Amino acid sequence: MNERYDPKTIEPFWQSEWERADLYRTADTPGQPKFYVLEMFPYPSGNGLSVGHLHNYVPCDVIGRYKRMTGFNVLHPMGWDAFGLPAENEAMLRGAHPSETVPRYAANFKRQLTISGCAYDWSREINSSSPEYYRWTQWFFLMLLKRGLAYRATGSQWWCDKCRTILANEQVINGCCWRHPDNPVTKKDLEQWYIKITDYADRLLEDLGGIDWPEPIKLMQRNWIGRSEGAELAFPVAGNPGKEVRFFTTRPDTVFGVSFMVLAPEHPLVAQITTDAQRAAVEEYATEARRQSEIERMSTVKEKTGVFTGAFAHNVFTKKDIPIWIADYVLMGYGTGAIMAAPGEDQRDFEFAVKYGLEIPRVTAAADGATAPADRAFTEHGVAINSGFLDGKTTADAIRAVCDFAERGGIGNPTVTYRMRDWLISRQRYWGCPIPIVYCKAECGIVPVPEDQLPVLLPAMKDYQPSGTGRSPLANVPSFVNTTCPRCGGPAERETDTLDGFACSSWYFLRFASPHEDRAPFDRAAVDYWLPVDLYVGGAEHAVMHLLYARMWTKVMFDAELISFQEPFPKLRNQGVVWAADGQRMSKSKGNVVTPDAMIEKYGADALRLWELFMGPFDEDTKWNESGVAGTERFLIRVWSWVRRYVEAGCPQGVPSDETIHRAHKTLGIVTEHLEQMRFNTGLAALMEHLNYVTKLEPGQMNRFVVESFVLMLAPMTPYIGEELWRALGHQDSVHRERWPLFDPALAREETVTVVVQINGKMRERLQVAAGAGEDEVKALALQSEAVAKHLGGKPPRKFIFIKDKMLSIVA
RNA sequence: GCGAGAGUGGCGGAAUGGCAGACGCGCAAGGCUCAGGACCUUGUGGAGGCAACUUCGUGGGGGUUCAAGUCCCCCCUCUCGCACCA
Repeated sequence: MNERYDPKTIEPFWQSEWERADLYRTADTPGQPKFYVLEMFPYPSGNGLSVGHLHNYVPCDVIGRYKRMTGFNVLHPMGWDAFGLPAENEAMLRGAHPSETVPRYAANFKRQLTISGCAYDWSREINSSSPEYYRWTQWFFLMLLKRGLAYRATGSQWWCDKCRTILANEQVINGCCWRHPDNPVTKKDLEQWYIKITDYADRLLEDLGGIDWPEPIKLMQRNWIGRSEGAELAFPVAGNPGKEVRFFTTRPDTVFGVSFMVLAPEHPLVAQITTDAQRAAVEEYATEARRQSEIERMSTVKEKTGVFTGAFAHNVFTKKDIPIWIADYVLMGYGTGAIMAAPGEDQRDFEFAVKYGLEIPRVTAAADGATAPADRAFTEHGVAINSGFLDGKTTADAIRAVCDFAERGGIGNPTVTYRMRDWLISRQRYWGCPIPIVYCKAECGIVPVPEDQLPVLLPAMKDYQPSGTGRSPLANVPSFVNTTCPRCGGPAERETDTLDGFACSSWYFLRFASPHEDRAPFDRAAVDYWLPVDLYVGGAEHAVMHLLYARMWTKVMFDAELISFQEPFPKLRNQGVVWAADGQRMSKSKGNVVTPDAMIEKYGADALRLWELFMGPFDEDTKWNESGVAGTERFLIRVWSWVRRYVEAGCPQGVPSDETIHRAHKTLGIVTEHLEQMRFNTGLAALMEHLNYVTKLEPGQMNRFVVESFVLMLAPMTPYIGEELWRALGHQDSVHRERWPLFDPALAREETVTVVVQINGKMRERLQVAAGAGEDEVKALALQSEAVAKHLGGKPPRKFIFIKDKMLSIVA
């Protein structure tokens, strides 16, 4: 055994040993308990991995290795989210082609993960841009289509003029593109493919209750889905028979207070009802509203604007004709794109009414009789007033009464509305999974490509830049576009849009169970064995994108009886963000990126791994500090010389003191518990504390258990030095195939404890007593203490509070 | 604006309502060295004291309790999410 700890020699050595032994290959072994740990698969970037990325991969690797040592068959795979905007945008930026950059960047990621000591089963590596993979993404799209969950529609949708494609609602963040956070999106009309995720809204909402996810993520999904109960009602347009304004409201009880109506500027009814006198003003307003980006529209939130259409609706409850306005605070995409305005009970309607001098009836009073303030709407529930047959009813009762009345009179019915929209899945981009659809020029219309003709291959294309016209670059490849109709054999054209990259990531976690299956997306038995994912780890930024889509696809697969579970990720954790030392996000342009390569070169992978674990709680943000790596390296140097002393002494089976055995077991208990809870920083602190103790011992005061349990505990965190020390201790087999040390709770138990004596709430004395000592015994000891006597100052104790093994509190 | 999370030494961070600051970084002193970003020992929240010790101290202000970083109320700051959702 070398005198010096030298990661530069042991790390490459063990890396090649592991590869030679194929140590990390995972086999399906039915009957053995399994553990599937998965990180959200990354898109391979040319910037490579930073030490920030490892803050996710290293802890998951530790968990995988630890679980393996505790008897689980562990699946810990890695793959590449290679199709889609991030990969393609980066290739464009570098003037390269994604088909060339993706494999190159992926190989670099793989290299970095490998030297970092991560134990992936690379025989299961997948790449979502490979035909063997995207063939099945296409297969899933056809399944959705078959089940009525994919449809084509024209609509006004978010457009990023830098990505030159339409985006889904989930991919618009603060009014900007998710890939270009400074670029406001605008609206564009295109015919697009949608996935009916709204059909699954209720199940996506309900099943959140049964999964172990961070609460903020669940909340974001709940808010995103945005379930609202209410009623859809209709008022006829006055003097325009057959026309009506349909609207959604959560407060049907306020119908008697409806003094005007508002349509979204894009509402189709606007053109039909606007009077000639108002037409010019209405069209000008609608044009302006369309022109504005989401950001501009948001910046005018304070001031509501609108224009009168000149038309009136008939409020069937008050029997009054009320004016119909248009305003951009009413959104075409929500409900029916029209509202009844009850300014007395809705603050937005109130502000609008004040601005334009519209009537503000008051139809709800506070339940306790208090008068509502006159300068704003009364938005709370209460009791109906000035409301005909509703007078005196509570809000809840009045809602029911109006719904009943509406249903009987054919005016409308109770309904539920969601904020979530269907998932727009078409992208006018090259680097994505081709949509397996053909448009027949004769009579067949939209025709799915038959399954046995999959995959529809993405054609090689040198000049793949998006055009910005709203058509995919694939439209410029005649050999791709022109085809024959699979149904009638006549001339046909292929769909030229590609699928959103999030389609690929909506099922990849299943592919890892049987990555080479070529007759189906996955082997049923393998999926039944491995899935669902036992621990899923990734950033919080995917809360309402990937995590929502993947849950929906899983439920569809369940409904199609392809799988037997409804939630893909029963346990999810979000790793914290590692900020650069300057407090900013690590980025190449800021020049503050720290790479694992540099840290490994300087301190070794094991020291880097330890610092990733030790720098703070796994799920909290922290700042990078390189001197911490020097600290964990120092720790490993101390471990090295401690074990070396024992080995040089011939690994004696010495006679450890009771204290030493007790501490070894206590540490084992803490480390085990903290690894289970993913509290790596505190688990490691316990190990450091233990090292501070054992380094003071002579070899003869130790035995194999004391030394080997330490090495075994360390091994999942620092696989290289773990392996080297294990070998030095005389073992031939890999430490990573060993069993976790056996914990004896009896030996971990404390025999003496410190009981603190407080007088009037202040700590005055510490007493060493046998664990479990009773109140009388401790009280007697305390009263003998000089310090206690001094602080009592002769006053008689009035009260004692005794907490066993902890404290005695005296009130004097 | 609404919702969620957070605020503890010079720094990262520990603390089932029960000794605040574990563990580590940094710093200081000493040792060992030809030398060292090596290693070993000791110290390290503020104020007071040679010292044992005393006292103050977990963003600010109140409260509950024998006991509050932890629970309750009000306020401030930061981060994230949603952003007129009828």
